[in-house]
Formats: sequence, structure tokens, C-alpha cells
Amino acid sequence: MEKTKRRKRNTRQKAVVYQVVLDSSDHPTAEKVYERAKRELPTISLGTVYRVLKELVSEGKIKEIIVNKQSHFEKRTDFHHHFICRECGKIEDVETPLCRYTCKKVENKGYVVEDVEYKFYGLCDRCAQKLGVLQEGSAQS
Amino acid sequence: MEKTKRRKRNTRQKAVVYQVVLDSSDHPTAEKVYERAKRELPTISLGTVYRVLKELVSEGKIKEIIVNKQSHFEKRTDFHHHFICRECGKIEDVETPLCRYTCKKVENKGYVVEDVEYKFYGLCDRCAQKLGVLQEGSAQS
DNA sequence: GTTGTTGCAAAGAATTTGCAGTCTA
DNA sequence: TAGACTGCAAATTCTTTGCAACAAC
Repeated sequence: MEKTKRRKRNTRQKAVVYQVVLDSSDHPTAEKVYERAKRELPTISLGTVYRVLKELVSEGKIKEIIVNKQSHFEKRTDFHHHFICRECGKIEDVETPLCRYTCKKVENKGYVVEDVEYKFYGLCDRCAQKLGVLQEGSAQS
Repeated sequence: MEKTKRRKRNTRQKAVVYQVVLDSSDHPTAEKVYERAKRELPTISLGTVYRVLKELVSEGKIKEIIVNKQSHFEKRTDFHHHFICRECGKIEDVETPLCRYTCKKVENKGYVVEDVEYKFYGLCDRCAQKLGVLQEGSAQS
């Protein structure tokens, strides 16, 4: 039933990529992680960065968040959400309680909710100001 | 300041693509819309389907939802959310009230919230049953 | 007749993968 | 030394785009 466990090896590449994510608070893309990792280990390749990032995600050591069809990575693995600025692309963490009411409703239909993801889109304070956008009745229901 | 407005033309392609989305309740991808549109208009091209879909979205006639880095389209344009089955890929609509509390919190920082998107991932009833997964404490916080 | 649209195929962007050489345990 | 891992480049996948022919209005 269980597949023979192949033991992982600790390589410089893995350590560097992981450290880069730990040191980043801006939700970098794989390409950005690659750039930063190269400063520490100039010979590392983009393919390896992709492979290591994927591995770290599946080990639960980092989290992947997809914005605009592109993967970004973050060190926080606890339950939280994101705000994405449509102008500068900045991704910011947002703390929101889980909507248990809705989850229950879904579960009552026999569904199994394994993960929940909330995304808030709009303008960050800086861009809102720059564009002179007043914050009136934003998101509609 | 304002760009000369170019008037749109009503073509068979636009009508067919729009109708396909209106007739679909399964959140089809562009490729799927293409397949269905071809039944009505065999000469239509995938590129045109992409162009028309994008136009319909920007006109607010249909909505785009991105799942697994791929665009899907739906006729519903009102505020609602989605459940995505990790097993069969089915996308299902979910009604959830907007979390005004969180929006307010974000807006108090000077941010402008323009859109909110909730996604619930897990197993649909059918797949949960097939896999024999009991619905215990699912999503964590 | 204009000029917005289409079909086609080539180009892009992000990510994955095959493979032979390399390095960890 | 076995075999997991890496660098490299080619391959994939989804989507966009340039362009000449076409067709609304």
C-alpha cells in the first residue's frame, strides 16, 4: 500500500531557496526567488528553484498563493488571506475569520471542505491616493 | 482626454460564444466554449473565442473565474463564490455573505476594496463518497 | 467603402520535464 | 557507490497577437 520512502537529501540549493522565502515578506514569484537565491548561490538554476519550491510547499514548510495565474510564495503557513492591489501588484496579508457558517452549509451537502481562500482586490493606500480614488461604497453584493 | 469610441459590430461569432456561456452551467474553459461553439459555427477559431470571451467579460456580460491558473467562464454576474473539487475538478456556485467586517478593516487602512473572491476547495459529495472520506473537522484556522 | 473582426499560425509567458553529469549520505 | 538532485534546454500548456482576408454597417 505504501510506496517505498525515498529519503530526501539536504542540498545547498534547498537550503538557499527556503531561506530566501523565509527572508521575504513580499510574496515573491519563482522568478524573484530565483534572482534572490542567485545572490547566495550564483549557479542555481530556475528549474531547480521551481522544483524546490514545489517540494517545500508539499512539505508544508511554505505556502503558495496564486495571483493573476502566477505562483507566489510566502513563509506564513497559518490561516490568513490576501489583498491584491490592481495597480502596483502588491500582495498583503489579511486576517479574516473563517466563515464557518458557509463551510457548514457546504458540508451539509456532503461536501468536504479542505481549504478556504479569500482574496480582496482593489487599490492599496498608496495607489488609491496616487490615483485620487476616494474609498466610497466599494465591493458590492 | 477621451479616446474616440469605436463602435462594436455584431457578429455571428460573438452571438454564438455568448449563447454558449448562457447555456452552460458548468463553468467551461475557453477550450470547452470553443468546442461547443463549433457545433453551432464550425469555422470559428479558438483565438476568436478567447477574444470574444475577454470582451464579454469586460462588458460585464459574463464573469471569469480562475481555477488552477486556468480561466473558466460563467453566466452569473452577481455576487457569489465557488467550491472546487480537487478530485473531479467540478466548480460549483456557493452563496456567501460578503465579509463586511474584514472589508471595513481593510478600508480603514486607506485601501479600496473593489472585488472580493472566496474559494472553497475540497471534495464534492460524489468524490467524497467514492473515496470514502468522512467529513470531519475540515478547514482549519 | 470603412474599419472592426476573423482565422490562422506564430509568439509569449509561466512552468514542467528528460537527461546526463554531479554530489549527498 | 547508489541514486537523489542539479543545470540545461527542450517541451508543455494556456493565452495573446500580428496580419491579410473578410464582412458589418
